[in-house]
Amino acid sequence: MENSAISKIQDAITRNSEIFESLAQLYKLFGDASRVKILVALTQSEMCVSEISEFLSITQSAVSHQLRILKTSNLVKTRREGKNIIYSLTDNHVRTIIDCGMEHISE
Amino acid sequence: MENSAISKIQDAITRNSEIFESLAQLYKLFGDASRVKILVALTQSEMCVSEISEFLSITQSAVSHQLRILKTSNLVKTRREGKNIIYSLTDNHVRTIIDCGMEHISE
DNA sequence: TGAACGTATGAACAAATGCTCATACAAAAG
DNA sequence: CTTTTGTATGAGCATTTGTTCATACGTTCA
Repeated sequence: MENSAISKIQDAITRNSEIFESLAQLYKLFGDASRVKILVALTQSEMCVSEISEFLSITQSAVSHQLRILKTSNLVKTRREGKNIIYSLTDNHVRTIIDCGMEHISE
Repeated sequence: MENSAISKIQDAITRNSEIFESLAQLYKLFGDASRVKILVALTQSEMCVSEISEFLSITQSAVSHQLRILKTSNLVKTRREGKNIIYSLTDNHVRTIIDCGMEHISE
């Protein structure tokens, strides 16, 4: 058997299984058009919910649901400003990840 | 109204809607633990189907189904070698994207 | 205090997803 | 040829996902 190289890879993946589950979980957040658009928008400027639902063709409710997912996953954070809740990115990772994907898209 | 900056962002996102749909579609591929593990494995070495199903705790059939998705999306390519079909990454983008996500995971 | 506005939340539902099972296909070995 | 081995494929199913609708919550303004 000369497949020892492969079985080492298999072992490494099995051992670090949880890491890859997290990785998949992270990418799943970027795996929806609405959420990607929200995140891209937030790379340009912080925004409140109603501003976001203006350019997505979904209801304010749907936007709120998505924002909650993004907030739970710590990709965005909020602050209140009067009646509005302002959403913004928690850090620059989002920007980096999006750029990374964009490079693949543009062949 | 001083929201002209925001409405420019909104416009840009609406105009490039299809791009972000593609982007989401790409990330969706990384949004499943089985597929991520497959892709990570393939960053280390090309492999045949049975080798992959060894370390994933899913059936050979499930692996084949996932590989077909990855192949249709041009993330992996195949070649035949006797009875085996050898899968490998089509290019280095996969590696880059995974690395990018890993950086986020490790805070 | 009460009405209005912006946002959040739960229920319900349709669509998408990932798996298994059974089976078909293709190359190799006998 | 027949059998075996490795892989692909379609059907069926349970789970997850993203949305809408109805409604509740919290802040502001009259």
